[in-house]
Amino acid sequence: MTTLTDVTDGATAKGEQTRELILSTALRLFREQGYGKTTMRAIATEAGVSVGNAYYYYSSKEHLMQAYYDHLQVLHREAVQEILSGDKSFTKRLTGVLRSWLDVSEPYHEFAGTFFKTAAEPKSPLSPFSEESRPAREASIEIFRQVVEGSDLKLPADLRAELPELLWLMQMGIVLFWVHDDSSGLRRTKLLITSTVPLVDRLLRLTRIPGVKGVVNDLVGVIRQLKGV
Amino acid sequence: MTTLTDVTDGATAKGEQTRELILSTALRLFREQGYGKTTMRAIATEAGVSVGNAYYYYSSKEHLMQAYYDHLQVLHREAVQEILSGDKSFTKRLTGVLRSWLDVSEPYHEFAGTFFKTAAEPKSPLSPFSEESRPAREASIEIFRQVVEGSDLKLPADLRAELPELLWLMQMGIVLFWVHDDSSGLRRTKLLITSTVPLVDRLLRLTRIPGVKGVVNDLVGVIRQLKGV
DNA sequence: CCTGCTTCTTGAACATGTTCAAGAAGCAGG
DNA sequence: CCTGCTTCTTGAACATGTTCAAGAAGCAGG
Repeated sequence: MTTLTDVTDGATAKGEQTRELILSTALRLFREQGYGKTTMRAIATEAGVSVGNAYYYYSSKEHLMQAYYDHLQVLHREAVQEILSGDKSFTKRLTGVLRSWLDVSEPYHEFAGTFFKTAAEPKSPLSPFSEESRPAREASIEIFRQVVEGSDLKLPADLRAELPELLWLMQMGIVLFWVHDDSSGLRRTKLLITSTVPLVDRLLRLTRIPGVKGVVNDLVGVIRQLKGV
Repeated sequence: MTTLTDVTDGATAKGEQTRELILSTALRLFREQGYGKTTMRAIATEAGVSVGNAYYYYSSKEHLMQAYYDHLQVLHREAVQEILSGDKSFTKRLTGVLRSWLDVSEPYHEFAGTFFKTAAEPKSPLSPFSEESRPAREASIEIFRQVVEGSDLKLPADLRAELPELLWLMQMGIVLFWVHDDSSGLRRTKLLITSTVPLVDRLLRLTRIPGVKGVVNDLVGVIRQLKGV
């Protein structure tokens, strides 16, 4: 897959065009009729190529979804720039980033369930924890790093260093909630964000209290240990 | 499915026998070769029935997994009785319950990934949050209620009321970690449990500190609100 | 033991993701 | 413009979950 993305060697301009065509057709059909109801045959027919050809570029139906996920990442990163260069308030920055993820992903809400499904399998390259999705994951964590760094938040250095990753985990939790949320206008997920973010902010500021500090230090220790082992 | 479980009307003794035969054969094959590599044809052949017959009792391959999940729940509940009637220490009770879940599930570790996969899809009846798995979920939460109630933990009443559900969520998190854990002897998951439980205990005891109390109250409020909306 | 109704069982047929051998198209070196 | 190599494309064939019409087996009421 990676070599095919290198435009320099191998891939023809024509080839790249076919690849794009297949992907955009697939994404459109996913959006229109959902992942489950979109067959590989339908994608191929609609794109005017053969099934085998689709498999030449994307080694499975899931990989077409992987591509969608990457697509979303890019959109999110763009959508978030304005917020990150604006306010200094930690809660506003975090809320903004989480909300804009929601906005970007909204058109895909229904079929995101299926994405999550395949993503949850550990061996799957689509898993958010897998080696293959490392780039996307790190790009995501990078956003949260910016959230923290550009903010007015005062924190002990070691907690501050782990925080972006923890916020990314928090987002994973919100995504999980979102996937299951069928309230109108995603009311419940929005409520989750608006009520959780200030709490996180307050919890983080609690770390100044001596009694709390010890526990937080240990927590950071546990995280580091688990990452190391 | 529910009606078929009612032995009173409908189902024959013979029928029940076939049902059991299919399930036990399926579970054995899942364990021996994993979920993905076990075909419905193989299950049917091995059990000495036709494919169609397997579908008469279990409406999909996933439902065979659902049955496995129920099976695990029962085992866990049994395994946990001794611990719950013994020690009063909260950390010991919680550690014991989590560890015994690990023991019970160990033989299924490899194929549990696939279970998680199908379970993560929101519409799936296998989802831990679905209506269909409510009985299993509540049975699980009930275990954590016993963990809390029989323990020496002193907590504000409202937090204490929400705690079993929160501990269940914590277990879901551990399960997610476990599914991705390929360290030898599940070293990492065990480490996660032994290091997280005391932290949880300390965090909970922190709720006596005035500054912390307010945040916790709000947290409980958020949880209640989300459950209600 | 007949009759009619329910429960159970069968295996072929279907749907759909995936593979593969064959060849077409593109292109660089001569 | 040939030759040989790489890239691309095809569609039939395969694997496997699932459905379905047909009928067999069981059983209660007469």
